[in-house]
Amino acid sequence: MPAKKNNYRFEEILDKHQLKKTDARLRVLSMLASKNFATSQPDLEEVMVDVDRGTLYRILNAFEEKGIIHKVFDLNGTANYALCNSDCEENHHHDEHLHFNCVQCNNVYCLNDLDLPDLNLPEGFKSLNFSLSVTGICPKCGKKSK
Amino acid sequence: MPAKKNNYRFEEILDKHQLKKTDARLRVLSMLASKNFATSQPDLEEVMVDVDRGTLYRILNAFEEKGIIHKVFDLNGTANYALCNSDCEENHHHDEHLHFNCVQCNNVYCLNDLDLPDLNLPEGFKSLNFSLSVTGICPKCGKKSK
DNA sequence: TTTAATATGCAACAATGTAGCATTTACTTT
DNA sequence: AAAGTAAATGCTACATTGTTGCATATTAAA
Ligand SMILES: [Mn+2]
Ligand SMILES: [Mn+2]
Ligand SMILES: [Zn+2]
Ligand SMILES: [Zn+2]
Repeated sequence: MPAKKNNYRFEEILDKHQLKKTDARLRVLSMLASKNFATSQPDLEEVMVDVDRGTLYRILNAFEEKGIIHKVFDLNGTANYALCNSDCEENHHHDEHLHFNCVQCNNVYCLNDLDLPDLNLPEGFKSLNFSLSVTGICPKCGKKSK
Repeated sequence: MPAKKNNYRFEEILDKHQLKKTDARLRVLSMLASKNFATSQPDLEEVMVDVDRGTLYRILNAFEEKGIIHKVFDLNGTANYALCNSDCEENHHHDEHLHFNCVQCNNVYCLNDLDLPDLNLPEGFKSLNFSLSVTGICPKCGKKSK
């Protein structure tokens, strides 16, 4: 199953970063874009069975370096991937948003539009970046259990 | 090299949780207590070469379940372990403190005594727990690079 | 259509983590 | 102190995750 057409947006992204437009890459992009939560590495691998595992890792690593996607580890230490917002650059991410990890479905949601409070660290610690992850019950699972 | 004597404190911990006082367990406890930052699984494994890897994992998992230690994943997704504060219980941790992950030495510091700001999540998300991890330069590495 | 740079597939490997089962050890009971 | 029992360990085998070298195939430019 080749990547569906009508993916100008994803082709542009690849173009911009001087990555060749291959089927596997377009499929990764459209898969990540299709959900409002991050996609785990095992899920990606399951869907992309026809692509070599090593190649999939190379795609993910390349995308991450270019600032196209970011990786977040869930509760279990499993890697999850999500598209970055527009302001991420090569080797300089700006993904300082909250990650919500549902303990039931295990999904990781990127809550981009949330105001985050300032932190004051102890003397000597210099903050470069931070990641805030909250575990709990997501809206979908909250409804289900009623 | 057997665990050094004079470890009443660690023996008490094992007693309290009905875990037998074995050399390997006492060594894990004293190793974690000896540093002001978490210990990575690879580091533990390196020091405890004479103990079977499977056994080491069982020790760590048992300690975690009992609320003696907690696990935190660093930037690279590597597991790091640190002693819990006294108020953690079996299967009910209270480790809501900030983790500072130095990008240079890679150490993970548990900043227990830090006041953390409240979060207000979007509609529908119910928070059970959270973990805040900041990456940056730790005091030790900050001094070195001057 | 030829070419050159890149991406992929394949195979081999390292690291991390789990589980079954035989043996040993720590602690309790006599 | 000796015997008995539950728990812990060592060993082996295995699954999953991730990386790398190299030959082949593909993309995009000339
Ligand atoms: Mn995110
Ligand atoms: Mn901690
Ligand atoms: Zn959920
Ligand atoms: Zn440091």
